[in-house]
Amino acid sequence: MKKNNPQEKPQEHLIKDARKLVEAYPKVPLTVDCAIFGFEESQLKVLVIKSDLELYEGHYSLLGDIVKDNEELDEAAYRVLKERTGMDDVFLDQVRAFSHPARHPGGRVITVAYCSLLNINHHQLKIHDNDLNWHSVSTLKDMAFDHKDIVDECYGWLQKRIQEHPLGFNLLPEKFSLRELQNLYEAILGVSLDRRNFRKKFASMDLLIDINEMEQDVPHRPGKLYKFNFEKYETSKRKWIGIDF
Amino acid sequence: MKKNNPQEKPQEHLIKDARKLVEAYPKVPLTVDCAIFGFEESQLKVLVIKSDLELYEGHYSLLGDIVKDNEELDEAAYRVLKERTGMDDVFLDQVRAFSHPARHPGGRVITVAYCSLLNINHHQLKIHDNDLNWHSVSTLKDMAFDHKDIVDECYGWLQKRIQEHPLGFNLLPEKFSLRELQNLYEAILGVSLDRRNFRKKFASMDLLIDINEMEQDVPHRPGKLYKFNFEKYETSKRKWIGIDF
DNA sequence: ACAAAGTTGTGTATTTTTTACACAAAAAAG
DNA sequence: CTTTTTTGTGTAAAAAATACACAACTTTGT
Repeated sequence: MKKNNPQEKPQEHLIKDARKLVEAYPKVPLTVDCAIFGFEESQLKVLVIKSDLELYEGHYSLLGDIVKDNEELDEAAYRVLKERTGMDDVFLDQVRAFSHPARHPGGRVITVAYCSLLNINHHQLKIHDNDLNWHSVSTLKDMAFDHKDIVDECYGWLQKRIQEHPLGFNLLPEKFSLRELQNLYEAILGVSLDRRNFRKKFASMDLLIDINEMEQDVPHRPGKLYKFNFEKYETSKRKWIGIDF
Repeated sequence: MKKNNPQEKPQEHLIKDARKLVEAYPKVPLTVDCAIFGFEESQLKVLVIKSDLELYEGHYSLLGDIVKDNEELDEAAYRVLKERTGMDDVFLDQVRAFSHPARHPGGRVITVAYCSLLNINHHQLKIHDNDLNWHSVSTLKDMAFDHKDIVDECYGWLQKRIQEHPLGFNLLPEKFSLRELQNLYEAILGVSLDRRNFRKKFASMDLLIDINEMEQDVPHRPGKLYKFNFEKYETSKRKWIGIDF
């Protein structure tokens, strides 16, 4: 809250022309890459495409694109997502930037990684365009560029976030059974959880709405279906204070 | 692990010249900005400098710089830190990229925000260069560019991280008392904590080394001094699995 | 020497949360 | 009608979090 006062010596070398300043900055090519996760057959999958670089022939890469002039990073990631999946109402969050100078064989390219979560069955994607397909995360290898690193980072990000935020529901149908929910957590976290304690935990949160419907077409006793109560969650986000490491 | 087999139709339009591809990418100016936090007089502070843009005369900005050709983002942030504080052995972590097209008055500039934590007394910085100084985080306002947003984001990041990782020790002297540690947590989290439970918590973690020294020059009964046992922490990082939101 | 101020160091009882664990009933498939 | 698979449910024990009070120590000022 300092006011300029006459005793302060005026700052020298103040820059008047911001535009000229920025024009002198070095520039780099910038892209976004999306780790788009889906859940199918009790496995976490990620959407990949065959690389179109000869150098990486046969290797998969993530979906990505350059960032356009005057486009926000979030917009660019969203555009990629929409172009490839046709979906627009999808969870998307920035993870981090990757900047190794040799990460792209064509020269310096910085990329910002995004994590996206969607329900595989909600989209009819042009799956066969250019070998676009879902690949199990656990068996991925030999990706183009540093995309394996990016997937690893995004997967770690997801493992952590899913424990603290209700992200997982983005991977499931709107109506789901507790078994499906537990399978999701077990698959993503790579652990097995006690069924009764898992159910008790969600019951105690009181964020699942029992919609009085049952599973259909399952080869065993059907379970109840639930929806996640996003509204209640939004109005009662828990602010937890604790120290634990 | 697919092998090319003769039945697969050969992919068309494979790009041979990656360099040419990248040369055609649009380019943007890229910077890093560091939210460098310190702890002094039981307050969280952040290192700021008077903006050198006339448009922002009198406003503070974070320390930042352009990212050089072939420089990693981490390197660039580290370079900024070292140039301004003379320190090199400092906690630094990427937070996220900011890309609003109008965030810089000189045109489109993307910046990647970093959070750094250091002990204010460990450096003799050229504090008076260009009005470089420590500013209390809680009373910051009217910053240049979107730097207030960046500080807010980094502060939120810090609040969350400090509860799950032993970052706070970077802000304290190597030897510290439990009171100092508690003051730190209270200041950063903005809460008051029960003193006995706080001490019990750290005692149960068994990560503080009692070095059998006492505080000096405090105007009251001196407390014991501790060091944080980074080695033990590294070898026994807790892998917590739980669901809580 | 003494009093005042400020802080240290410590333990227990209560509540809450987490964990471990088993069985009867439902539906589908054959 | 038998087998298979899964659902739905409760309790006891252990662990963690919380609330809370007092005597002793050191410095400072008188």
